[in-house]
Amino acid sequence: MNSSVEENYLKALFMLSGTKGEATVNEVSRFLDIKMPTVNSMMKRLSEKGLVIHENYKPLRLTEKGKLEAALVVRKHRLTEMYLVEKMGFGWEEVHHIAEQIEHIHAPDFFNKMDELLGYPTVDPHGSPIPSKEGSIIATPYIQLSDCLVGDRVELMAVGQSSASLLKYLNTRELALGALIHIDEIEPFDRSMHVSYSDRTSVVLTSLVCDSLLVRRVES
Amino acid sequence: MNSSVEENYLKALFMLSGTKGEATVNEVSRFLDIKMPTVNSMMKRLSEKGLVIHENYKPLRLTEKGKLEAALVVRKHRLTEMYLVEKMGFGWEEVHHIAEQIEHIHAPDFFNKMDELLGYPTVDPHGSPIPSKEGSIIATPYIQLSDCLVGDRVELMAVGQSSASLLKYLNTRELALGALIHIDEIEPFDRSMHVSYSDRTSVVLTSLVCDSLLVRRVES
DNA sequence: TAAATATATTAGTATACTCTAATATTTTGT
DNA sequence: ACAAAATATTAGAGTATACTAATATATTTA
Repeated sequence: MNSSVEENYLKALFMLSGTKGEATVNEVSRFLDIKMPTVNSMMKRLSEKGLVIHENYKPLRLTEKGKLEAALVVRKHRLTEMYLVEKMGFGWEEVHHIAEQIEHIHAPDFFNKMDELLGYPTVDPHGSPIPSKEGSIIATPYIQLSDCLVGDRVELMAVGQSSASLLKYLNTRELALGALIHIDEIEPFDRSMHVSYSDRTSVVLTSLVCDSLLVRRVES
Repeated sequence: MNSSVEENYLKALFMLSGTKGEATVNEVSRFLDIKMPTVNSMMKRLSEKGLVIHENYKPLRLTEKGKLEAALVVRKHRLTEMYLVEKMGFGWEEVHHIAEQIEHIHAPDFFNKMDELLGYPTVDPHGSPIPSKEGSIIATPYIQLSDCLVGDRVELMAVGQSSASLLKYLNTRELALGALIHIDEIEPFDRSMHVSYSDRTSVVLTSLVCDSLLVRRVES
C-alpha cells in the first residue's frame, strides 16, 4: 500500500508524462513544489518498489504497475470532483482542494458507491477523463483553443488546468463546458482572441486562457 | 493546524474522558493501540501546544482549546457517518472505517455542505450525538440496557461502541435504533437478558451486548 | 568546443511519529 | 506497611519525509 505522499509523486509523474511517457526530476519538483533532492530520493524508493524506472541522469518513467496505481489515484480524484459537483452542489472551481485530500482515502467501497450514484461517468466536471478501474484512460483528441484559427467554430470540451482562479474567471464570463465558441479575431502581437458564444460577443481571451481551453472543432 | 495523528490523540482523549474529564496514558495507549512511551511523548507535544494538561504521573486532561478541537474532529466523523448512511445508502456497520479517514480532511465547506444537506442532524446513525461547530455536545441521558430490570420497557437510542461486528450482530436480529424492547427475564449467573421487540420474542442478549446498548425507559 | 547554465545526485541534517529497554513512580493486595 | 503489580517516564534507535550545501553531469550558448 502506498502512502499519500507516494501517491502524490505517482500522480505527478503520471500527469507530467505526456505522449513521451516520461518526465524529469526537475518537472516533478516544480509541479509538487518539493526540492529536487527530495524528489530524487523518493523516486529511488518508488523505483525499488517497482513503480518507477529511474536510471541516473535519465528521465523518469512509470512502470505498468506504477501507471496503474497512479491512474487509480487520478480516478479517485476525478470521481470525487464529479460527485461534489453533481451530488453536493459545489461549483467546479471549489472542488479541487477537497478532492486533493479525498483521493488518498483507502476505501474502495466508498469510491465504487460514488461511481454507481453518478452512473459511471467518464469525464470529470472540468472535462478531464476519469480513468477506469483497470487504469485505462480514454485519450481525448481535444486541441487547445489557441491552436484554432479565425472563423473556426468550436465546442469547449475541457479545461487543461483546473485552478480555482481560471475557473472563476470562466464563471464570470459564463463560459461553461459545452459552449459553442466562434473565433471572431486573433490579435497577432499577443495572440489574444476575440470570440463569441451563447449571447455574448467580442469577448477577449488572453493567450494564457486560450492555452488552457480544450476544444473540438465543429462543422459550421 | 493539527496533523491527523495529533487529531487522533485528541479524539481518543476526548472520548475516554468521562464525567471526570480525564483519562490516563495507559487508557489512551490501549485505545489507540500505540505503546505508552509514544503516547507519553505525544501528550507532551500536545501539552506544549496548549491542547492538553499533563503533569508527571497525573491523569491527562484536555484544555478548553483541546476540547474544542477534539469535538470538531468527532463532529466531522459523525457528520460523515450520517451522510454515508443517509445520502449514499451505506449500512450503519460499513461507515466507521470510511469516516475514520474522512474526519481528518481539512475543508470546512465540505463538512458544512454535508451538514446542510442532512438538515443539521444532532445524532449520528449509531445514536451518538454530533458536537456543534462550537464544540458543545448534547449530553445523552441514556442508560445501558444492562442496568435495566425485568419488566422494563425501553427504547433503543444508541450503541455505545460502533464496531462492525456488533452492528452486524444487531442487523441479523433486526434490532435497530428506535426499537421498543421489553425485558422478559434476566439470567442471574451471566446477566444475559431475554427480551422482546417488534415481532420477535425471547431473544437472548449476552451481557456484553447489553452493556453496549444505550436505552431510555418508556412509561408502560 | 569551451564556458555558462541547468539539471541531477550525494551527503548530511531536521522533524514527526513509532518502537524497545531500562528506570521511576504509583497503586494494589496481603 | 511492604512486596508485587501496574502505570508512567526517560533514553536511545529507526523509518518516512522534508531540507540545504556541495558536487557531478548534461545542455545550452557564445
